[in-house]
Amino acid sequence: MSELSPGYLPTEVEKRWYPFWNEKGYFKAQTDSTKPAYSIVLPPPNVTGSLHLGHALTATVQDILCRWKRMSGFNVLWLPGTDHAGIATQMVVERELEKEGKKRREMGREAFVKRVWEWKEQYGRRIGEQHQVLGASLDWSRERFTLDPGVSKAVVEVFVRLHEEGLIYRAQRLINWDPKLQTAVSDLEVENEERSGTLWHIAYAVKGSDEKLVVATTRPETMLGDTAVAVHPDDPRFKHLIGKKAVLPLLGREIDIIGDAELVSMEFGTGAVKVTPAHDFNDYATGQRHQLPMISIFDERGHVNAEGGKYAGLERFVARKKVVEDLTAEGLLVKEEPHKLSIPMSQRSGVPVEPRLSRQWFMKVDGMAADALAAVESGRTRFVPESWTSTFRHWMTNIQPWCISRQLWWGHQIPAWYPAKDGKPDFEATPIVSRSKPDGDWLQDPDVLDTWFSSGLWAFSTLGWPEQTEDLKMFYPTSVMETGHDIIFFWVARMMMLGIHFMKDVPFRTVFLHAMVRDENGQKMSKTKGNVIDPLHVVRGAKVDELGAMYQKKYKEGLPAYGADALRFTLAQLTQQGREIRLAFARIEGNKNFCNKLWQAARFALLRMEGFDAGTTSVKDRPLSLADRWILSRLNRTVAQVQKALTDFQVSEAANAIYQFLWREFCDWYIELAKGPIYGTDEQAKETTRAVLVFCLDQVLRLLHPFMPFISEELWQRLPMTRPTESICIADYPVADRGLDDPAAEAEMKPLIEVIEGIRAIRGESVIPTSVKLKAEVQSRHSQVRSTLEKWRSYVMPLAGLSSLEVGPPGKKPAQSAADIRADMDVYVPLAGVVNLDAERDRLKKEIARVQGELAAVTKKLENPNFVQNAPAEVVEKDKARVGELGDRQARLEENLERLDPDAEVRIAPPAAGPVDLGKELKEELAEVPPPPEVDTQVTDALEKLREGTKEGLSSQDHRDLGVAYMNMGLVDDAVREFSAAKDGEGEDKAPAKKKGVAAAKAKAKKPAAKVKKPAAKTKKPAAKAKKKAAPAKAKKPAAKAKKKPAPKAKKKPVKKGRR
RNA sequence: GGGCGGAUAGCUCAGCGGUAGAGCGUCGCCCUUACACGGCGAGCGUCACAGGUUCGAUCCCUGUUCCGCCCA
Repeated sequence: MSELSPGYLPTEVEKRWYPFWNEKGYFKAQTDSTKPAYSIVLPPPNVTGSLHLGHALTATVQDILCRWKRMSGFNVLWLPGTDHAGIATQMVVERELEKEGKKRREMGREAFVKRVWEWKEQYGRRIGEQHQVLGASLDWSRERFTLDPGVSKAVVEVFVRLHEEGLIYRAQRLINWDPKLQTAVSDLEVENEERSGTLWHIAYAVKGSDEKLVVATTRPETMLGDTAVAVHPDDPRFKHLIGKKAVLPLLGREIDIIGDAELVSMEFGTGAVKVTPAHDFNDYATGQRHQLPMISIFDERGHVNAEGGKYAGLERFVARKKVVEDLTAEGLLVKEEPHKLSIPMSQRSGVPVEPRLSRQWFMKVDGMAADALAAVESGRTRFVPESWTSTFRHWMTNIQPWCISRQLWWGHQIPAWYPAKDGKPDFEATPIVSRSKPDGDWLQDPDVLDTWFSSGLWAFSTLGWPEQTEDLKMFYPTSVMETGHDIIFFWVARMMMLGIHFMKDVPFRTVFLHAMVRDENGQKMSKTKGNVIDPLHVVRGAKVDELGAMYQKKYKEGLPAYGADALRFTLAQLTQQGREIRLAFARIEGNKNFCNKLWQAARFALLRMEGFDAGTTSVKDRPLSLADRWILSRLNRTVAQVQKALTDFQVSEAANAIYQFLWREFCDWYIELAKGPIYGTDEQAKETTRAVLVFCLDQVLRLLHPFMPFISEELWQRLPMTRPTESICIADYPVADRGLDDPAAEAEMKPLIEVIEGIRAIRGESVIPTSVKLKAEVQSRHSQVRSTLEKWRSYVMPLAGLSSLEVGPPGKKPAQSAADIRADMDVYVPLAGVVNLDAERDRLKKEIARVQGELAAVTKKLENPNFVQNAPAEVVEKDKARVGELGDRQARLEENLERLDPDAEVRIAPPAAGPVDLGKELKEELAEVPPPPEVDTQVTDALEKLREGTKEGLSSQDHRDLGVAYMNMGLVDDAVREFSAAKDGEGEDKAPAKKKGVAAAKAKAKKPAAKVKKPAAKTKKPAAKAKKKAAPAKAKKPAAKAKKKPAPKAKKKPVKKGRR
């Protein structure tokens, strides 16, 4: 296999693996397996659509579960399929036909359906290809389509049986009618939209009286179909009118005045309500209560029919205008006021739904709903997150008969036959419901079933039902239903009902509902908003003009190829968010970077594996170093975490655990520590380190595989080890191994990490470049800590950037040093001149404040007798120990702060020169004020000393000061040499007394700086900028001067490295 | 009107009885031989508000406000 490319290239990596996996048949479920079964059916996307990010999320989450289970020894079936999506598909094809100037009705049913099939063949494959790009490990050999013969057979079977059981029936009811698509739709396909409208007050004459009854309505045109006026039976204003007749304006028809407490609210409007039973659901119920006539006034297109008298033929909204005009003309319009109302809109066509009396097929679902609910209540099916249970319960207890017939051509035609009359079906006759056409002259119901009818059978129809297939036996009930919460009623509830009814068992053990994917502003993704994201664009990149309109401005360069792995990982991480997932490209980019990090880590390891093969020797049998034991323990912890998270459907937590381990522990610490042995000469240590690197990578790649299938396979294939399987897909998923848990190693690593972090913090605060090696001294009263540090100084020195490390018990504090005070140790960095003492003081003060705050809180708690009495003993003990620890720490911090008192410190503080040692305020001041002339004193002092030194030999302190001077000239190598020379010659007293003169000068330089602080702060930005330019110029001058003499001398002295 | 979510760092979100975390962004330094798609460091929060329970509340309870969704 070729070498890893220097950078991670998702497109290169991803293109190779899917075909390999697929050809090997890894995703194919077995029917003769003894492994436990695990099955998921993919929610079938619309066959003529294309995947959006919601689908990508579904595919990702399910793939994670399936790959995880497959690697964990399950016989996994993840079954793909597509849905015929009746209305949606029919609309799309009709629109296409329109472009050719053709109309569905003119073509005829047969030709049209043929055309839709052609369309399906043309576009149906797209869904599958997209899933493959995402890496979905679906069993393509079992792919289904809702109009397949097998699935269709199940549909007919269910319809016939439910009809036999009296649960499916045909009836004339008020239903939701879409006048644009001219079909019935179900309650669920209607969305109520809040709109501003008008409330019209219309006067109805009371027959045989001068009285007028004023009704209020938002739909005046429906008065044409009024068959009553209702008032509240207790309303003193109107109750005397009950039983009388009203005269319908415009049409002159006489209608009843009725009393109805349910329909009428005395407070609303005028207190009188017109009743139009054929065009309003509340009025329909009222009509039934009072046996009112029901007059339909609209045809299937929503135009007024003959019942509307002179308004016949007008479209409903045109009719409204005309009615209002006429009422106005007749003086019957009493009032017109703005009114907020909710309008039922057809989800599909977007036009207001018209309630319409119509003969349709219905399914009685209350019994099935009760069973489904019972299954959830008893825990046979469980919702994740659990909160959906109550939503489900609410729906199931308020469920209405389901209108299942649609006046469409694309779908499962209803298996009901009517007697033919003159070659036409007689719809008035009672139909025969049958699995096949009855003998004789019968014509099939032209209507088709709601698409969700066939989807509702998906969990078992796809497994071969009504045949008792092996698949059905093995994989029903399915393990998990994973889908968006928006279709909990449409789909999940119906599958539950039908599954239980026909299979006598729930269709799935767990319903895992995910949030809706929104754009980065929380907006719903829609074509009209132009914020739809095509997953393929994310994976493969896109040119700017391919993007949705909303993104074109922001992403002028288009999108880079982020890769499927990065997209999947991002989606996995976002699953934890409430009911909405905001997907920002920045997040995906971050995960692409994570892929690169993994890539680089693998590259580091693999480039240093020449001639190495991990073979089958267990890492546990190798002579492990502390770092080895530590990373293996951390890895093992991560494995346990991931396993637990996945078991609990905490997909995002699992992803984050891997992320943290790989980046923050493996890369940040282990690889850095591994460099010692890897670049060293100890062959056994090298061998062990290589083995541990390979082991960790092997395990982490396996952990990661369900989330990032491509990159994990690519890298896994290259590991120098004996692979148990030919693909990571079927390798064992890691399980926690107690033998790798190593609390001792973790405890031992702790002080090492603390020391390194402490020194790094000092370095960062004082802005000392990494190239400058520091000396450090650690004092600890714990011999354990001391011996650990001594033993593993090879870890600390390179990672902290040290030239030397001294470890000892608490004792004399090194002079002129920065300190990092920890619970178990004090870390000193005694490099006067390098460390910025101003910053150091700030740091200590901040830390003291923090410690004091915590100490105060804990002390207060302990002073409370109730706490000591009532809180668990261990909590109290912990706090008591904490007080001691914090007090001690505070004292040590304060001590250090004192030692850094400005007056003491100025004795050794370098002059205000050079970029590395300026106090903040001083920097700001210098940006505005020209550098003081005495900047060179240090250099001249140092040179002076050098001259003396050539006669008498340099003292340790001299070397040190010289080092400081070099440092400030930017001559790092020279400085390092001097510091180590100082170190070598240590032991003599370095009382700073003789330097009093310099100190006095320095004190002057410092003081004014403090005064300027305030004004400088105001102009912080410009000052900071100016500093960058000014500082090097200042630093260069003395450096250039100084170089003449000391530089040649430096060459003569051999450069001494640190002790090791 | 009923129900369900949510309100935690500049942003997006974890945490859910012992005074808070991540990613991204910000700031400073650094091209240290896996990685600038990077390293090191820093800063950042009256955990919406008001009560209550508790020794102790970001976490539990009640109410309020605001935001979102679902059902009428």
